[in-house]
Amino acid sequence: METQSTPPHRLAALARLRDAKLRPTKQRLALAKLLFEPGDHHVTAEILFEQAQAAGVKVSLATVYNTLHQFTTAGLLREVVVNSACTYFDTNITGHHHFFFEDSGELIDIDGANVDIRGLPKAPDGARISRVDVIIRLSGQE
Amino acid sequence: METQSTPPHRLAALARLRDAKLRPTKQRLALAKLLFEPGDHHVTAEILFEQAQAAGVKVSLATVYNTLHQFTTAGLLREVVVNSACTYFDTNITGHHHFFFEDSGELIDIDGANVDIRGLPKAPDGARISRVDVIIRLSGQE
DNA sequence: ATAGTTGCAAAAGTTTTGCATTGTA
DNA sequence: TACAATGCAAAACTTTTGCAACTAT
Repeated sequence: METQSTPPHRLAALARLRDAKLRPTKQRLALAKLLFEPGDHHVTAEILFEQAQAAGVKVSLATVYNTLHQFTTAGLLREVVVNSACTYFDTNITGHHHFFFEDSGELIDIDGANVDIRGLPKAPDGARISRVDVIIRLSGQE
Repeated sequence: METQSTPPHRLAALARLRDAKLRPTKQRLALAKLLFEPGDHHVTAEILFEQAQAAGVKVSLATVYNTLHQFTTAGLLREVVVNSACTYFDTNITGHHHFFFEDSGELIDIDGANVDIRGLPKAPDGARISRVDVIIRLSGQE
């Protein structure tokens, strides 16, 4: 019953689903492969849906949304809010931050290990910090 | 033609509109008063719309949206993205950060002057930093 | 066999748009 | 008077939901 110490980054799609206690259905497996095999990256539901179609996977957009949220709830993905127009999901679930290119919508990870934030007030009484997000917004290159 | 050194926080609604070169129409003035007279706070389009109605101002939701964006473009407001469900606008346009209560949707400002972030990589070549946002997400108090 | 999933279409929610009307300068 | 802004409703989008059909265990 012990989880091996294999870092989650290297677990195959099937093993990840098993670990998350999610039934390895055809669609979940296919989406998990698209999400986790290429290494860390960011997707929107729309993008993942297109990738699935391009890969010949039969899946509906609604199922992509549902699956992304199931994966997020299971801790396999992280939601990144940078843009009210659409939701990004990040396959990198370690503590880290983001560059966000406002022009293209592209996201780039910033390793959280080297970032040190000082001078923040403590959380208001009774509240617990669930996450600290740093987003560096980048705009056009002139 | 010189702008006085009055901090923008204290300019009356009418003066703000004049400064921003926005015609002081009835609706803009009314919304500007609701936005800028109470001091720093955060609104959504929906909330501002309700406040306007409560104040007896005749304005449509579409105009509230349009006006919020005009004010933002003019630099009178700042958009705060914390939540893909809806867009917040902040009347505090100085550099600062936010606590975000995930449960209630409430935002609280964190003065940016005392916050020091170290260890961030420099912006990718050719990109310019338009803003650094720090969002501290707070969840339920147990 | 059965309980959990999927697909689809339709609903829900926020935000934007188009155009006739109105109001400011 | 001219031109910009408004109001409204409808459109556009993203995201969620409900339920019959399906599928992994």
